[in-house]
Amino acid sequence: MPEVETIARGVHERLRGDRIVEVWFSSYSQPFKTPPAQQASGLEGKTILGVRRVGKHIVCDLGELESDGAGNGSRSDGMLTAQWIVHLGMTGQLLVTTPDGPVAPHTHARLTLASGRELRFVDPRRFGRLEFRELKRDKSFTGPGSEPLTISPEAFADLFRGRRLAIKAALLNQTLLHGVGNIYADESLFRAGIRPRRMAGRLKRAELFRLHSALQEILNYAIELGGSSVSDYVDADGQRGFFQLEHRVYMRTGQPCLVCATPIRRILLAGRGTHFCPVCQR
DNA sequence: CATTTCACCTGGTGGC
DNA sequence: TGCCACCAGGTGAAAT
Repeated sequence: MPEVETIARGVHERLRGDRIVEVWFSSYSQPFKTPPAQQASGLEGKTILGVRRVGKHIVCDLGELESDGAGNGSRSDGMLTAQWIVHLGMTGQLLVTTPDGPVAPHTHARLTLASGRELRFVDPRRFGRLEFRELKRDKSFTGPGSEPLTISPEAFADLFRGRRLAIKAALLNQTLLHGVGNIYADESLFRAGIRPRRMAGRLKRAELFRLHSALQEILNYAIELGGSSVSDYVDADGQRGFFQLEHRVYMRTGQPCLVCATPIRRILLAGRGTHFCPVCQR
């Protein structure tokens, strides 16, 4: 999520007010939640009113530009009529480039803009998804769950009441909280001193409050550092993040715990690699 | 229903 | 060098 937030902010700063002139899509079907022809006809001619993160999704708010040319020099806000929703999956990138720049392998979308630049979607594993919503027909995108950065401690604790699954699995469930991924689930559980396998519904309220604040602190700090660059993550400018330097358990299997020097353990939980300190986390 | 497992993909790494 | 197993920021359909 810090990676998605960083990218959304970058694209917003660069492309707000720009207009989509022409659209190209690859011939693969997986990246398209809405058929590519429908996305293309919907996107072309629209103005980008703003770009923001909702959960792990990037929402581009689109509208028609009413001011034509000369008159009112500043961009009118325009009316919101459609949304382009980007999910980056594991390896997706959204890049703002010049049109002549080399096209990376696995480029699945190229949006030519009135400013002359391009917005490109690159995704080797094709786990990402592109969706187009016409707001006359579809409802505005709100995401599947609660926002981890703004949820109150009480509402956070209530999410887990009665749940008979591991706390880590619950943190990753996007219909409860949207935006928490594998890195930040492991890191927040470490900082809250909670074992990932503990049953969510059996955690004490004090433990859940600790987890709530650990999670918010970590997400905010990671956003400040531009996210974690594990392998190929880069922001809209192609820049890497730095939160990977702050990881205390994630991908540190066998290395000494930074608090107690016990080797970090790795287990499989909910199908995901899970890292924890057997001493610091109970 | 809630919860778990697995398929969907490419690419990098490390063992033999 | 090659071949193979395994692993990776995620999710949704199918199975339990």
